Amino acid sequence: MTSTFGKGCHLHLIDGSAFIFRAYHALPPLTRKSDGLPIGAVSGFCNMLQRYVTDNHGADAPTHLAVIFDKGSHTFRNDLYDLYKANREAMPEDLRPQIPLTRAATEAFNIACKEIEGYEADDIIATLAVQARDAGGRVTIVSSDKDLMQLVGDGVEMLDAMKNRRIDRDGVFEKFGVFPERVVDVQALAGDSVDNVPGAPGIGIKTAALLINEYGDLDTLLERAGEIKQPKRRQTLTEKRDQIELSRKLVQLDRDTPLDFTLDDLELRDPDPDRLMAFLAEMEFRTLTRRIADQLGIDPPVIAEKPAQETAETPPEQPPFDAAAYECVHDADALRGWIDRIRDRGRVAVDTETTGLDEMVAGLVGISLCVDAGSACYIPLTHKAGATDDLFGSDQLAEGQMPLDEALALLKPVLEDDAILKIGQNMKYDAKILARHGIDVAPVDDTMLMSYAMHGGEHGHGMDFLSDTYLDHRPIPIKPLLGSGKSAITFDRVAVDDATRYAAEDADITLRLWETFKPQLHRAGVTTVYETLERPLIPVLAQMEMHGIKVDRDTLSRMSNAFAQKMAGLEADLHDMAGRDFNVQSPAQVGAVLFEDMGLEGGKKTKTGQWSTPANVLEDLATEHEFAARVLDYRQLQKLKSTYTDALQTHINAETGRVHTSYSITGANTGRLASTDPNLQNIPVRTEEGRRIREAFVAEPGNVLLSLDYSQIELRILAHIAGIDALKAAFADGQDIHAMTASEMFDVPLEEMTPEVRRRAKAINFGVIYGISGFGLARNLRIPRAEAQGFIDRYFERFPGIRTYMDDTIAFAKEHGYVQTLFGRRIHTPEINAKGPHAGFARRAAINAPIQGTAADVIRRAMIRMPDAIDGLPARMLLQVHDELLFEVAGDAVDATIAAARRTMEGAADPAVKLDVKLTVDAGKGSNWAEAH
DNA sequence: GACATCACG
DNA sequence: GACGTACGTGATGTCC
Repeated sequence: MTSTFGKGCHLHLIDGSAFIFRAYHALPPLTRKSDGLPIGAVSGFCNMLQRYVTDNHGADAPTHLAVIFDKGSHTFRNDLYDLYKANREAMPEDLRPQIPLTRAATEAFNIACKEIEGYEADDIIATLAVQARDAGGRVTIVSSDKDLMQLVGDGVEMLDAMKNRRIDRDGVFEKFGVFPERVVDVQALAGDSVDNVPGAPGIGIKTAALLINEYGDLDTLLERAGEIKQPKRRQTLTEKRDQIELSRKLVQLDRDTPLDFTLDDLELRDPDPDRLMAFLAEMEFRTLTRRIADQLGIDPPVIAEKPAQETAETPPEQPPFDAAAYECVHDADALRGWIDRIRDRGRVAVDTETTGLDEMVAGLVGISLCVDAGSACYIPLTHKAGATDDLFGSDQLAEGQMPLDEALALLKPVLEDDAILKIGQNMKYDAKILARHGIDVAPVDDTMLMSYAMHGGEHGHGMDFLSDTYLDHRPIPIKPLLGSGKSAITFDRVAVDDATRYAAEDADITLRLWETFKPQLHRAGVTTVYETLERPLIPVLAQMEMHGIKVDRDTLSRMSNAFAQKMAGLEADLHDMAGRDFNVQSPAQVGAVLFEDMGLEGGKKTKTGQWSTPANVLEDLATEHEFAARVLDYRQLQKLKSTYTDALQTHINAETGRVHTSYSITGANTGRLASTDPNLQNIPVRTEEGRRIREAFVAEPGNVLLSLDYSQIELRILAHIAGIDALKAAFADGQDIHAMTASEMFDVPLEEMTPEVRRRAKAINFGVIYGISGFGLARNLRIPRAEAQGFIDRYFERFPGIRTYMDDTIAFAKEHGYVQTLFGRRIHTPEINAKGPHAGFARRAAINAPIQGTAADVIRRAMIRMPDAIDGLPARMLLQVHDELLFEVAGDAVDATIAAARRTMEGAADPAVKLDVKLTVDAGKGSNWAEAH
C-alpha cells in the first residue's frame, strides 16, 4: 500500500544532467574492457547515485526520489528565442553514447527516472517542487544550477552535492542579492552567457540586484526606468525593454509542466538485486558490483575477464547463419510472440520487401524482423498465389498470409514506440514505404549510414558488400529469385518459402551489422558525425521526397515538341553539310565527318581509338566551321530533350502530380547528397534555353517557390580553413571576391577592373578549391600553360596560407589515410600513397574534400534544423541542390519563411564551429523555379 | 556494361 | 624526366 504524498514526506529531485557532467569530468576516460565502449561517466554516475541513497539517512532522508533528465533539444524557449542555448558547446564525443546508459542505470537502481519531450529538466523539477510544497511536504533539489534558485523557500531547498552545502532563502540572497521571489527579475536583467539569455547589456547580477531592491520588482523598474539617474542604465532599460522581458520569459521556470505521473510514483523503492547486478555486470564495473553486492548481502555475479578485441573489424561472436531457422509468420498470434520479444529487447532490425525500387509507387509485399543474431522472421503479406503464367490464380493472394491491415495495426505501436530502436539498412527506404501505410517509424538507426560515417571513401555501403566484408557472409542473391530482363518478376511473385529465407536473412544481417558497427562508431571518432549529420537526415529527406515538387507536364511537352522540330532541321542541315547521312548522336561518327571527310587537323582520339569530339574541341572549331557549331546546337537540344523535357514527364507521379526525387545520403564521398530518379540537382540553368526548363517546376496555386542559396560558401570555408586574412576581410566587407582576388594578383585597382581580368581570377579561385594545376588552369582559360603556372605562383605568393593548407592537408592524409571536415566528418583517401597518376587524383581530392565536405555538413545542419525553424509556417522544404534549398510556401508567409530559413542557414555552423567568415544567404521567389532562383 | 558526353554545384 | 592533370555527382545514347 502506498501512502499519499503530504506532510512528513521529503522529495529529493536530482538534476540528471548535472550528475552526468560532474561524473564525466571527475573521472578519467574509462572504457569497457570487452569492447572499448566509453563508460567513465556511467561509472561515476552509478557511484554518485549509490552514495546518495546510502548516505542520506538523517533528518533529511528522502521518502521520495527521482532523477530528472532533459529530453529533446527544442523547448518552448526556442520558440520564444531561437538563439536560446545556441552557443552551447557540442557534447564530447565519448560522452554521447553514455547518456542513454545513465537512464538505464537510474532504472537499474529502481529510482524513478523522468523526462518529458520538449521540456527542460528544470521545468519538471519546478513543477514537482511546487506540487510537493503545496501538498505540505519538503523538497530538496540536488543541483547547483542557479536557474533553480527561484524555487527555494517554504520547505524547498537546494543541495549543492559537490560542496555538500544546503541552500535556503538566505543562501539565495547571498548569491543573487535578492530573495527567491525576485531571482527571475535579477536574471532577466543580468542575462546568462551560458544559456545565451541576452538580459540588459552592461548590467550584471550586482547592479541588477541593486535596481530591483530599489524599485521593488522588475515591472516597476521598467515602468519607472526614466527616473534612473545614471544615463547609461536609464538608456539601456528603456531601449532594451523587449529584450529584458524576453529574458524574463526565458529564465522563468514552467511550474505547470504536464506530467504523466504523480508525486506518489516517486516513492523511494528498494532496488531489485538481480536487475541491478545484471546492469552493473553488463557495464563490467567490478569494484562497484562487489561493493553493492556486499551492501545487499548477496553474492556478486562473476564478470568474465574478456580480452580486448584485437581489431575494430573483429565482429562480436555470433551464431552461424541458418536460413532454415527463420520463421515465416502466418497469423496474429505468431506475430504477437515476435512483438513481445521485440519489446523485451528494446530493439529490432526491420526490412521491408516491395514490388519495386520506387518508394512512392512500390507496393508492400512483406516485412522481416530480427531481434537477435540468427533469430529472424518474415511476415508475408501480399504475395500472389500460383505460378506467374497461371491465368486464373495469378492475381489471387497466396494462402497463409495475415491481412495487411491486421499486421500493420499490430506492428504500428512497436514501430512508433520511442523506447524501441528500429534498425535498418538504408532505413529511409523502409521509412517511406511504411509512411505510405500510416506508420511513422522512430527512432531509427541505419547500418548503411554507420558504415558511411566510419568508412566514407574506403568502399561502398551496400548490404552485400558490408555483409561479406564485416560478417564474412555472402547474402542470398536476389537475382535468382526475380530473374532478369523481360522475364523478371516482382517480389510478390516469389514463393513465400524462398522469400522467407531471403528477407529474414536481410534483417538478420542488418542486426548483426548493427551489433558490429555500434561499438565501433566512437572508436572511429565519428559518433557525433553519425548522430548529428547522418541519422537525423533520414526523416528530413523522407519528408522532402514524399512531398515532391509540382512539375507542369504541358510546359515540358510543348518544349519537347519545339526541340524535336529544331533538331530535325539541324539534322538535315548537318547531313547536307557532310554530304552524307550519319548519326549526329554518335561522337565517333561526328569525328569521322570532321577529321576524315572534311580533313580537319588537330582531331584527337579517345583511349578506345574513336575520334573525340567534346564540346570544348567543337567550340574551337566552331569559329571557322559551321558544321561544328551546328553539332553543338544539336547536342544541346538533344540533351535538354532526352534528359529533361522528355524524361521528367515520365517521373511525374500519377497520384500526386508531382516529381519525387530520391536523395542518396551516402552517394558522394564528401558528404554531399546525390539525387536520383530523377536527378533534380542538375536541372539546367547556365544557358538561357536550358533555364527555361525550370519554368516547368511550379508552385501550387496560391503558393510561391522560394530559393535560398549560400553565397560563395566554399570560398568562405577555404578562407576560414586556410586562414587567408585578405579573403576573410573581403568577405567581411561584402566585396566582390573575384574582383578582389584579381586586383590583388594583377595589381589592378578595383575601380579599373575589367571583366576579362576578373574572369581569370574567378577561374583561379575555383581552381584552388579543386587542387589547382597549371595544366588544368591553362585548359580552362585556354591560355599557355606557362602563363597559367605564372598565375598560380602569383596567387600562392599573395595568399601564402593556401600553399600551407594544401601541404598540410596532403601530409595529414598521407599519415592518417583520411582528411576531415570542420565538423569531424572523415573522408578516406586510400589512394593517397599510391604511385603513378592515381596519386595526383588522390591529392587533389584530398585538398578539395575538407572544403566541399564542410560546405556539405553546413547545409545538412541547416536542413536538419529546418523543420523546427519553419514549424507553424505554411511552408515546406522541397529540394536541396548542394548550396541551395528550395521551398514551397503559401503566398502570405513568404517573408516570414525567408527570414526563418535564412537565419537557420546562416547560423548552421553554430555552435559546433565558430567560422571566421560569416555565411550569407541570397533569397529569391517566384511562381516557378526559374523566377525564384 | 563500358565509354563519351554534358547537365549541375 | 615523364606521366597525366581541376573537385564532386547522374542520365543519356552509342557501340561492343
